[in-house]
Order: sequence, then structure tokens, then C-alpha cells
Amino acid sequence: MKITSRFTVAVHTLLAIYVLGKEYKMTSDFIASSVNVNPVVIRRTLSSLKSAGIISVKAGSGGAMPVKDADDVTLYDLYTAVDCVEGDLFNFHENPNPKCPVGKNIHAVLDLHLSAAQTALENELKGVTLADLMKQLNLFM
Amino acid sequence: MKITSRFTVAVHTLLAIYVLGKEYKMTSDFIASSVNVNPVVIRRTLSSLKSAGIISVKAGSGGAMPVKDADDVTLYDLYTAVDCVEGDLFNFHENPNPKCPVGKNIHAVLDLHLSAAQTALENELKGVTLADLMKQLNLFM
DNA sequence: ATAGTTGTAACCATTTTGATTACAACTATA
DNA sequence: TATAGTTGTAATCAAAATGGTTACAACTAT
Repeated sequence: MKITSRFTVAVHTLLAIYVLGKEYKMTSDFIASSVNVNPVVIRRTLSSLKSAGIISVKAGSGGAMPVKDADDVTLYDLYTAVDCVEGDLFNFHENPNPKCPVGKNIHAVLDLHLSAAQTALENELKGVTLADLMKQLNLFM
Repeated sequence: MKITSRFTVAVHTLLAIYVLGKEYKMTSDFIASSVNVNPVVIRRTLSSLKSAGIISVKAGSGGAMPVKDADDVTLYDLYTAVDCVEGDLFNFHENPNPKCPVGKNIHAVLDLHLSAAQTALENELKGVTLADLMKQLNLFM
């Protein structure tokens, strides 16, 4: 199974807010038309990003604005903000048989390797900041 | 979303076959009682592992046996054998708006970072062989 | 011939996802 | 202060993936 598109939607949303926010009022409708999803999906994303302390959103009059410095926001922050993965990335079959030597020890044998893989993924995400993405984006604009 | 338990089931299944295969006939029922899932789930797993050339299964009389050397089977091989992830690990929202500077370039900005993260995960899995797991398992048995 | 298996199709319930509708609450401003 | 434009959130919905389960034809060792 793939990791939910909430993640890339969140990245796209944030980039829009940080890059276009000075020029336009960043409403959920505006962002939705850039990402090309339903505005409610964006509002949910904004809600998560707000909870994570990354942006602020004006209720009523509307518009999202940066709170955190772009250097202080990593892809990993977004990945956790939108709950891509809760806890372990790898699902484990429940209740392996403790009467079998393999079933009894499968966790002891496997768990560390699985977390190492998950950590490798997450560390990679921690190494990329929103500021990095903005720099790259500016090369194209 | 998490990565399907087919993966850990496959690891468990293979360990059972490689470690207990000399002592017992490894039928889907036997393995199922160690993993603690339905035997049909194990048969599906065996089918994938057979297609990957890792084991052989005797139709009729029953029983799975190693084909590949345990040193030549990595966690990554199992991960691909059971189709944990087809292609990209990260789902991407489709059709970002090409009229928006962000929507137009979001792939150019993000794709490499996402594949880097996926590769980091997969490389970690490539670094662990079935033989490694068997050694660890023997310490506990 | 028979008993025990495998291989596979079929169907189900559950969960997750993202789309969508609906509407109360809020706020700038005319 | 009335209004228009938003946000926040609940409620539904359809689609897809997952794993469980039943069923049964095909196979094989004895």
C-alpha cells in the first residue's frame, strides 16, 4: 500500500502558502485549485498544519499564513503532521504462535530491521526543508 | 497507511521453511498455525515466494522447500515478492494545476526527494538476508 | 482408491481514502 | 449592522485494499 497523498498535498499546500502568500490571499478554494482537489480536503490539511504550529489560518475572513520559518520545517514534519503513518510503517501479523520457535521469536528477530528501514526513510525526509524546496521552486519560476 | 502484513507473513513463512523444513513437512496448515493466519493466506504467500524462485512447493503431496540459498535472499526480495508497494511508495495527488507555478513544478521539486526516501528504505531491506535472520533466530532457540 | 494437499476462484466484512454536501460559526467591510 | 465570503467540521458516499473464509478441482504418495 502506498503512503496517503495527504502528504504531497500538504507539501504542495505549504509551498503555495509560503511562495504565493504575499501576493494572494491563500484560501482553501485558491489552494484547492492549484492542488486540484476538493476544498474540504485542503481545509483538513490546513487544520493539520495549524495543529502542528506550521501555519495560522484566519477563520471567517479567510487565508492561511506561515508561522514557522521555512528552514525549520522538514518533510518529516509534514509527514507526521498529516498522519501518513501512525507508529510502525510495517504491519505485523498479530499473535504469532508462541509455541513455535519461529512464532515465539519472530519479533525479536525482525523488529529492529523493520524500524531501521523506517528510520532510514524518515531520516531522509528530515533532511529536506521547506526552504530547500522553495529554492528549487524558484529556479523554475 | 501501513505496509501490508503480507511482508512479515512472508518473512515468518520463509524462516519457518528454512529453519524447520528439515524436521517437519511444511504444509500451509503447519505454517498457518505458526503465523496464526488462515491457511489460504499462507498458500497465497507460498505462491508469491514460488514465483520469485525462492522456494518450491509440492502440489498434491504437500510441503514447501528452500530453493535459493539463504544468503541470496534479502528482505527486499520478499518485499517485492509479495507486492508490498507497486512502483512509488508515496501517493501523489493527480493533476496538479499546470497554470499555477507551484502546481506546474511540484513534481520537479518533490519527486527526487520522495524516491530518495523510498530508496533509503529499500536499501535498508536489501542489507538484511534471510541467513542473517536465521543466525539471530538460532540464538534464541 | 484414498487421504491429504495445493492452487485458485469467489465472496465478505473491515478499513482507509478522498470526494462531496451541508451548515453553523466567524469576520471584514460596505 | 447586514452581508458576503470564509473556515471548521460532521456526515455520507464510493472505491480500493486487505485479510478471512468457504469451496472445490487437481494432484500425489501410499
